[in-house]
Amino acid sequence: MNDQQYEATVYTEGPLLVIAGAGSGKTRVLTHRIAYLIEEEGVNPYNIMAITFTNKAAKEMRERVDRIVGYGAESVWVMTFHSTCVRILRRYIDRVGYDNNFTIYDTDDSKSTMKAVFKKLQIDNKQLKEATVLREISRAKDELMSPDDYESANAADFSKRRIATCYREYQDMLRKNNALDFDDIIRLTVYLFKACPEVLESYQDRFKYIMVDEYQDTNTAQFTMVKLLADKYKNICVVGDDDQSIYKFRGANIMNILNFENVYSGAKVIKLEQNYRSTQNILDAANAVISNNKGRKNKALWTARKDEERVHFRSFDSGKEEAEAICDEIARMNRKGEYGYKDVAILYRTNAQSREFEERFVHDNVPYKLVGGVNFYSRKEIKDILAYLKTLDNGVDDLQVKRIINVPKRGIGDTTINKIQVYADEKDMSFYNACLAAEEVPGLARAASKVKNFTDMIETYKARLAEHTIYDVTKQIIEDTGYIEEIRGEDDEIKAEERVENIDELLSKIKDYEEENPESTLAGFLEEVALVSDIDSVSDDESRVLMMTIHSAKGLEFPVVYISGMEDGVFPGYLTINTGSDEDMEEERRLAYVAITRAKDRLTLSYAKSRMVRGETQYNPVSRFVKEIPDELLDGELPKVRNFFDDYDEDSSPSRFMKEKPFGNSFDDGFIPRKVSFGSKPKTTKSVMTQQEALSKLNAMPKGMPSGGTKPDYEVGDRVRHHKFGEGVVKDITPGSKDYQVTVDFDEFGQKIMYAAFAKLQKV
DNA sequence: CACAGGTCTCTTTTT
DNA sequence: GAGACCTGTG
Repeated sequence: MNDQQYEATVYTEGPLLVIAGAGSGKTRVLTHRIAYLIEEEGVNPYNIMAITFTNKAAKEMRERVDRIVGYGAESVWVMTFHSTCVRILRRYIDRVGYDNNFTIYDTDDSKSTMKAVFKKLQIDNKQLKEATVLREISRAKDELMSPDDYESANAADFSKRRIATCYREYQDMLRKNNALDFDDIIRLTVYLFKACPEVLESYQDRFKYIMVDEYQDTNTAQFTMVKLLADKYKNICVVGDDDQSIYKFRGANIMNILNFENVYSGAKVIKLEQNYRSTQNILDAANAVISNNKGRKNKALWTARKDEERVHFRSFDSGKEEAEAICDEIARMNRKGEYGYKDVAILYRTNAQSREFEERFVHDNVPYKLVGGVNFYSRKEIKDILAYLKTLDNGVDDLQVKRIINVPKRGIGDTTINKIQVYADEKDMSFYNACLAAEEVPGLARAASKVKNFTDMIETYKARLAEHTIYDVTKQIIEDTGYIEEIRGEDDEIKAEERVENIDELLSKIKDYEEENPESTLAGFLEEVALVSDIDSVSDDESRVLMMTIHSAKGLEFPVVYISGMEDGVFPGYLTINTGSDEDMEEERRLAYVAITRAKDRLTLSYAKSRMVRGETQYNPVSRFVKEIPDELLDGELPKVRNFFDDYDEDSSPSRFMKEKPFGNSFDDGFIPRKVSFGSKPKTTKSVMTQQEALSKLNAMPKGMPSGGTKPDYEVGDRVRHHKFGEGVVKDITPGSKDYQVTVDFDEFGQKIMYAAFAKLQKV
């Protein structure tokens, strides 16, 4: 252990902030700290709590603590934020108006609920999107705002007032269904602590020593929860790295770590700056990229690992070739015995990028595992079966009942469901209870007996559950309902088999759960299932290449890392480039930093000139993050490309290319050309240019060209007018390779980045 | 009520 | 390109 690690381990009393750079051994510090508390300071393990974000991190820490602490390790709480809060709520949530056997909604369930809200409030989902409202509600919950808080904070904004109404209705429905969404889990814990001081105090007294991992990713609700818990003894140790904060979109507030010393006066700060993971070149590259961000905690990572190998940069003509080449190279390394499959990870910005890799790997028979994407538990067939189980467990959850009442098909259609719902609303009962009374529902006619058959079935299973295992009952449900036959009937064979396999996997997960937990209950199983993520199940002893998003890769390390799709428009994403703020771009850069620092020995950045995105071909320049890495750290050449603007001459008539506008994108409005679509649909104007020509025009700007162009006659802060976007304020002017890049915040269209020569902005 | 076929929207990132 | 959503027909 180095000096700083040791210091952080033994500094046990009072608030402590450990700024732990990537690969600096923070888990080591946390686990040893727990051991030190128990063994050297005689702290009761029962009084110690360690909170992480993912189950995987919790599991890893748990194992390491178990290994180094002789006695009592099992009574230390090592859990995720969510499971910690669920455990507390299971015990006390009845004090704030819910039932203790609440169910947990995933994003899918939330979306269905919101759909029902829209229907009830008669909101046209063309005007307002469910996803938008849910995102807004989620942010509000992260900030601990109730519907009332949200409404009064946005009283002046018409559309936000509508969102407030949705929020209120959504929350009502959740409560009626006795359900919590992910954000409620944290938010209601805080609420409970505030509403019931005696509950809070009992936990304060229990958790005298609190440790929080990945502190930079906490949102306001999580921050508050931890703060409340630690308020009595203030023995709180948080570990994090502001440069690795990548969850702002989920409400994470980087200020929680940047302001720690202000919130906890007298806090001790220790920095871990020695990196034990990567080679010097990889680290230098990471440092070079991240140094472009402002407002960081000062920190300089160093390593004792000297190495000659540079960071590799490779460019390809298409995403397909990129996948081929990387797959071939991995197979070659494996053949030569340089690196095995399990040493390699492929990282990308968005899940959609995994497809080409997956196809190639299947084709070449290279073993791989895809992490993330569609979560196992969100697959349709799994959700269906789980909906049966949830109905058995918590009969008041309308959503689950409606999901399965006609799956597999039993001839109960929308009309019937609506009639039952109307009846339920009138009598103020749950949907399932209305089903039980189907004979009384007016206008059902023949459908009533079908509904009766359904409820009889559910009641039978409920009864069976008392004497049989969950596994047996689930198996029974699958057989009785003919679910497998249904799948085989409606899908093509390959898809159907996949789904049948998924169901088998679910069954074996149930079996595992029952074997591991002697006290197993259906509720317990459902809870476990609700809080797992894909990354949790990744083990490192299988021989396969891992493919995942950079977000999923946080906290992991691999000898060999490929970061694919290093293109402006992919990474950083086009949304960030076009409409994002500076902070958004900084978050993307932190993401690049996280990605680079996953690599121990060998790092390859790859670029594809063209790429299929959402069914259309894009041509993007090399990612700015690649350009931020000094040449001497890189090998491989940046692609030989010409500047798009080279041929543009203001005097002569615009080139053929500009005039024809064959691709439906107008370049003359001043935007940085971002993508060109050669879509399959025939366009009215026939293209007079080959793809090759277009390519050479559209490629990225070469690195390090002298800046030129005439300086615009407006400055930052001036108001300007654009022929299309109207008026706005100039936010930023940066000299580019040939022209000035101007950022303007338009009154009506928001922030845009454009080239001065094209934008023809007029000072007003 | 079920199903086939067409249209529209979408993408960052996830506990 | 996929999945959700809509619409018309039997």
